[in-house]
Amino acid sequence: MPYTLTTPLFYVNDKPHLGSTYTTIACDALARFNRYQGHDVIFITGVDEHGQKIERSAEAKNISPQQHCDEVSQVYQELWANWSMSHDRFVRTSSEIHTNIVNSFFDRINDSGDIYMGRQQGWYCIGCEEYKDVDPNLKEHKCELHQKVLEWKDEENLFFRLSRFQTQIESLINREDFIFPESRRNEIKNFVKQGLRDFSISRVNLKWGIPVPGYSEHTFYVWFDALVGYLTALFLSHTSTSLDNLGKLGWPASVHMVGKDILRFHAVYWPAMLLSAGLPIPNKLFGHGFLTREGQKMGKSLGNIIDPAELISTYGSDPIRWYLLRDIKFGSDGDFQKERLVNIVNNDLANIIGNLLNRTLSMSRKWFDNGIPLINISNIKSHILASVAEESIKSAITNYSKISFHEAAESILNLASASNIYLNESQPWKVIRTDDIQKVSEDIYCVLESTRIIGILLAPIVPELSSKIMQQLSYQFNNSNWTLDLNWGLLVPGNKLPEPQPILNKLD
RNA sequence: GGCUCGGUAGCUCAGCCGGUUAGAGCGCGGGAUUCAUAACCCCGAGGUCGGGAGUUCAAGUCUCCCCCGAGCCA
Repeated sequence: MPYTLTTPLFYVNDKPHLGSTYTTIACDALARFNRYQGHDVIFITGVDEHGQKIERSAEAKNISPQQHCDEVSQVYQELWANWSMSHDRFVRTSSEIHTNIVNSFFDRINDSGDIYMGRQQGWYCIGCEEYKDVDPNLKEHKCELHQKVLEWKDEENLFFRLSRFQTQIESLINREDFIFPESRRNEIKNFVKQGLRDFSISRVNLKWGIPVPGYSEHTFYVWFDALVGYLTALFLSHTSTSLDNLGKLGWPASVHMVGKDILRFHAVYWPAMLLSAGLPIPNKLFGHGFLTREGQKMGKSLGNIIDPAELISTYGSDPIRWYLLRDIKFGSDGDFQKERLVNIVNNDLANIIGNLLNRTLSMSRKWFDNGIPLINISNIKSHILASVAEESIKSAITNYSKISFHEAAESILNLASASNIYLNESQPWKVIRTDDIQKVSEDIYCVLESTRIIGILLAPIVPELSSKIMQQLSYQFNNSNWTLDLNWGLLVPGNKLPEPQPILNKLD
């Protein structure tokens, strides 16, 4: 049974921002963790490319919508590569296969009798791609979020009979294991309690969309086709396009990771659509928080947007990954602070972990013929650090499973800290002068072992740093499943060690 | 307006069903040490736990009111 994990399909209206990068970093860490746990992971990301907003963006640039999408999609793919994202699929909703899947999906819900023609009128925000309730006393209506004047629309739309799924959706969102974090569940409950209304799934007079079969003037509403993109992703690199095969291809998703702003689409609309289509519902939804910058909301109008491309060239991928996942509780909002980023990265990665590796390698090489001390493995099985390591492993794995990266990071840091303390207390640099070589050998070996464990546990969050640690320890990390690597005492006594290099230069 | 969630050391936050001198990390100050990326290790600073009232032998921890911030209400 594959573990299917998705990021949202990002809207290519504009180039990627830090928010989409944040989501994808988290998914990447989760994907890596699950692979190491031995699961068959399908990590899906991609882009959402239809809708009026994109049509207008392209118009403004005087290029075709397709060309606009091609360009921005390209930027996404390059950026994800630079961030070491390990996605298995990158789906584009302007692709031909997606059109096919959307059509078959539509056929299914149409066959279920959940589609009807209706009339929709109201004030529409192109930014949100949504109709808004407005205060009838006002003359001009603006979208609170986008601060744009709403447009009056009065058109014939196809509707999806969402109201029919009231009971089913209610019981779904009442489940304790569906919406995470729990704090967001209430919001959704509240929303559903007010009664679900049918919603329109088509637009007229919008060219940049997938044509609705049988309704020549209509194209699919962008949210409708975007959600189906998760299914399309599973058909990439397969010849079949029959929805009947979804079960074999990795559906339902284990986790949809989304920003808290679009949780509702995923918790209510999407499950109802799937129910209607007779397809299984995803197992879990995780709505993470937003990032602010130095206490302020990030936005174009404030001019304080952080460009992820710039960020990576200044600090590198692993430092940012570490900072975001280690310092901000995933699920809560967090504040991006440059000074804190520098402090956290230097302290955790360079000082505590990097220096631990460095000092231990140096001692080991100096006193043990440029290699790992020659010890008898059976003698170090009950070393104090072995039990500390065991605790850290247990805790890190539990927390990774809970999608609690900051706690997983803390567990790892604990082992590093304990190892540093152990060195300071046992003072091998003094003992070595007293001839108790065996004690020093075993201590150094065990600290090296701890460092190896740290490097492995770090791999989901900071993959590059992790492999640097492995290299310096001359350890071949079994990337397909880390269960075996996490046993105590796997470094080979007597193996040569390369000259230590800082795994991370400090930031400033 | 209705509802939800927050307001705890300079900063970011832990504090479960109420119970000894309110905790952690970072930053800061001091000390110790030399294996190490001026790193590691140890110690400290004394925050009326947003404000007020109440319940209780006892309240960041429960109740009510108020102030501030964030969010949801298609």
